[in-house]
Amino acid sequence: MRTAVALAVRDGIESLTMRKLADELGAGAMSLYYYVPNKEELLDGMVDVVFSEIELPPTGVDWRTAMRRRAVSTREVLNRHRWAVGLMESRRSPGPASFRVHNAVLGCLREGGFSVEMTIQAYSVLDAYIYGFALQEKSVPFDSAEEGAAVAQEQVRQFTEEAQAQQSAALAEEFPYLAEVVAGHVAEVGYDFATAFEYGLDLILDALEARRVG
Amino acid sequence: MRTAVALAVRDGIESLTMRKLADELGAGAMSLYYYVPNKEELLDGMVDVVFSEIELPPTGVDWRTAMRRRAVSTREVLNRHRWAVGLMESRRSPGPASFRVHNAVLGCLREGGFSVEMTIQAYSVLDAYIYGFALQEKSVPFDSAEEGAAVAQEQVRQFTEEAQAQQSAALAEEFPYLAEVVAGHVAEVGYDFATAFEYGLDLILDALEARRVG
DNA sequence: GACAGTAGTCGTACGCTGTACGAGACCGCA
DNA sequence: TGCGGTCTCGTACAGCGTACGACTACTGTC
Repeated sequence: MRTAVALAVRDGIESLTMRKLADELGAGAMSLYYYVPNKEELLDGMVDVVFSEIELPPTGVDWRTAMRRRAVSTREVLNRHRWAVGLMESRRSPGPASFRVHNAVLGCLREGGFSVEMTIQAYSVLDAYIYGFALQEKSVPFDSAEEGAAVAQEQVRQFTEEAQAQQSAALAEEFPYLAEVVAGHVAEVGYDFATAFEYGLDLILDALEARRVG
Repeated sequence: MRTAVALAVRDGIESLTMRKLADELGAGAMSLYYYVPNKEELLDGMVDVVFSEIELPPTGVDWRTAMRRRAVSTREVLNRHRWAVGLMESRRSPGPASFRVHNAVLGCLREGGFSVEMTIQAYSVLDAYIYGFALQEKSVPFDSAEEGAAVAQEQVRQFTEEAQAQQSAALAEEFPYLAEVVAGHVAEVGYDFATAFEYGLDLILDALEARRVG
């Protein structure tokens, strides 16, 4: 299981095959099937490994900081295991680590003074945001803000090139707002995912706090 | 392209193969490669078809209702094309429909009085939420609230069965909060995705409005 | 009428995938 | 000595994306 996760991190999930995993373990491909009925369940297990790395919301602090910690931790883990985004939420049969996280989060909210209905809502909003953010982050091919600026410039250049090739209007004319943001801002000052994530997170946490009672 | 989307809707994306698509079109498999260099670009094209179904934020109304309309429309489209969730945000080269949507959304926010920085933030939060919500929704195997209640009950039953089988503590003891929510609430009153989505959406829109200036 | 070029189709084949099947190896216990 | 687990794995098969090259049908030019 751990070896499978390591391989997914190294080479990406799409190139993780039963044969490669077996090779890595110094075994024949079919030997794996003694421990796992099929590849789907292998993925289930890998996802649960990822869940087990998520820091549970700490007890003894107010719900807001506890949820913040857990959210930030989840983003970090999802970032470390980009292959897992998309598999996490869509897996059929959740494992024990998944149950543990879900239970702890719900408990944190309930103890924090949320009603059952509000707990469900808060949980839904937060997780949607966290996983959605990870989803965006996964696809973008840079890690630091400076790198981001470079990539943005490249992408703009590439697009304008295409646009000129097919005689259509230039990027800036057809999509002025996109140009403003991508060429004007991101290419200038860059984009920092961690900061952006926490800004949105705090925005949501504030809104939840305001709705906590009543 | 349209046929490919139709097939994905009907049979799921994972069983869409070049041969099946060709059959459906009454052609040989290799004929497809005259129009598309490889399957990746086929998927790119399909994703752009999905983008083209998203309603652009209407002009002439305030930014909040415009963004709300577009968000609800996006959820609907993503729900109609569950196969596309996970592909949408992670595609490398975006198509024209994608550019159009992005530009319109950014424009709506800029015209609505957001600074460039705030526009980027608002865009990030909203899209993360929308796609994250769709991601959750995709995996859950029911459509109506009543059906949801039934599924929840079944899942609880299945889990307690497992728990008993391995002599461990019962669900309610080990994961009390989870039990409260799943067995207690969802199994009773059900869960309506559309309502939950709009609740979270309004929560975020309110928070954005509060931060629009300043 | 003859020919070259282009657009479009597709049969065959190759390397890869997940995995069904069944043969074996090793073990403690009778 | 033999039996029944636990565990390993060689072989084989269907299905995947797609490289290659042969084929037809059409269009424009001399």
